[in-house]
Amino acid sequence: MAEPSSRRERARADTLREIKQTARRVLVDRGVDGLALRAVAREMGMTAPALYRYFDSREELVESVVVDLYGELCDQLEAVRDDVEPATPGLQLMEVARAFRTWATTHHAEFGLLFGSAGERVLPDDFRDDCARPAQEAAARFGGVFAALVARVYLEQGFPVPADDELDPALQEQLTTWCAKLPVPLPLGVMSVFLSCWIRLYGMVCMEVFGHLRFALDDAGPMFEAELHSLAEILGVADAYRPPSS
Amino acid sequence: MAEPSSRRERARADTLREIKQTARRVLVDRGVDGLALRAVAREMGMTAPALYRYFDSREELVESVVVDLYGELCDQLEAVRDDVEPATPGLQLMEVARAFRTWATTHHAEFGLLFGSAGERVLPDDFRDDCARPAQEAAARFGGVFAALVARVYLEQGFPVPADDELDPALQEQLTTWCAKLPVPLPLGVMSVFLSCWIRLYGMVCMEVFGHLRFALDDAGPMFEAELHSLAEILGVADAYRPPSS
DNA sequence: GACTGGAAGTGAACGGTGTTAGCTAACGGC
DNA sequence: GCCGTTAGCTAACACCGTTCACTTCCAGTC
Repeated sequence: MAEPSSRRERARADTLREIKQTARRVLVDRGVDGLALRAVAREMGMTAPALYRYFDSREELVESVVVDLYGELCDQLEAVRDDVEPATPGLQLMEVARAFRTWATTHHAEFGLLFGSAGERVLPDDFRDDCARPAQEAAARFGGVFAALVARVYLEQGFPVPADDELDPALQEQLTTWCAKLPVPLPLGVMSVFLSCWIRLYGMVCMEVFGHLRFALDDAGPMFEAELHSLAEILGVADAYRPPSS
Repeated sequence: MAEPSSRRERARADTLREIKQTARRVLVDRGVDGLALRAVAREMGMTAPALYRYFDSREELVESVVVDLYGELCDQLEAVRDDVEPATPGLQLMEVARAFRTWATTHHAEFGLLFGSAGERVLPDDFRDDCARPAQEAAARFGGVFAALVARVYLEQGFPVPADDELDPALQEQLTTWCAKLPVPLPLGVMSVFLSCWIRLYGMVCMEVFGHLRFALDDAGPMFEAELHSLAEILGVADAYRPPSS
């Protein structure tokens, strides 16, 4: 963006980067609520009030970490997607879903921050207007990776979707306004199927990471694969399902 | 249990009840991380250290609140279940699922505590052995309400399930050890279908409450109903699906 | 080159937190 | 009536987020 930065501006940018990087490290090895301003400052040889030159509050620092994490996660998923051979959307979807689970299970604290109830301090007044805040934007990009793949599966080979008038009118309306934001026009039914799939994937990973499946399973891997297979069938790409590569 | 309690024991039990009750009130109107020992103590005219006569740590108090909440939620769901007329498991399942969503959306803080990432302080060493801690037990009862209904649907009228040998061997094994704990022997496939349904229900409610559906829907109600309908079809009780009563 | 304005960083402080230690006062069983 | 147990208190420690006043140092200007 603004490349012709002065010495001072470069130093500031560096510090900002270091803060976020340190915050991530603290998050990882001290947990979500060990992510304290003072801890971050201490870790990098500063004092806590100094951080207020860079963030208005702890909340804001955390949010910026969230944004960064979404970014990294998306980069990683897109890289996985682009490495799949052959590059059919069905295969890509399977691998991206697996990569998401792998990231979630190997980044417990980060996953909790992005997808759990933590960091969901809902001040309703601030929230209604603030729907376009950066974290929501980053989350939208993330959802878009999956949505785009499902859309491509539909466009390239199709799968059964409910007709518009089979959907509840209220749902029709909401899906319509959502579809209007998409670059490519799609039947409402495609979005309802996508949402349903996304809910299953999210639910599965969330339950595993938060330990809500331990009452039944001690290793959620096989169940995840079963769900994945089932999703492949729903999307008409069952033939693209292959046992996990590793 | 132990009814012949002395005066002192009764007083103690009363205080304990009051603490948990107050903690719940604080949780509701101050949020998950406003649930502070000192706040609870203040609210009931005590000092924080006094609470240590009743709980070893804040963690333990929170866990006991979690257990209570699971208890209340289960009571409520069971009451809903037993009020359904006619008392067919299909209809009951639909209404219990709706009641669960209603509870979740009207008890944001409590839901976050029970089903989110909060309160998931995972000290792996403590955890492995401690799988039978009370919170896990309470969660199991909760899952049991749904599992029992699905089992009854299967036993009374059946629904399509995968054969044992269609399941991944690792999954077979885990489901086998789980099934062994059930009072009634059931095919493994039933449990895999139950888990899949439970994941969808959990995922749907979780995403709604934590705001992860706002990127697409501003009212998750219709989508919830669509999912519910889909679950009814999977369980062969689509004829039991009725539009929401209210 | 001296001057000046602004930015970065500091230490002290306020009010909050969980938790521990030591004290007091009341209660229950002998 | 004594005496151990118990519930509650105060004081203290170490941590937290946040604010304020202060220094220090750098960039740009006369």
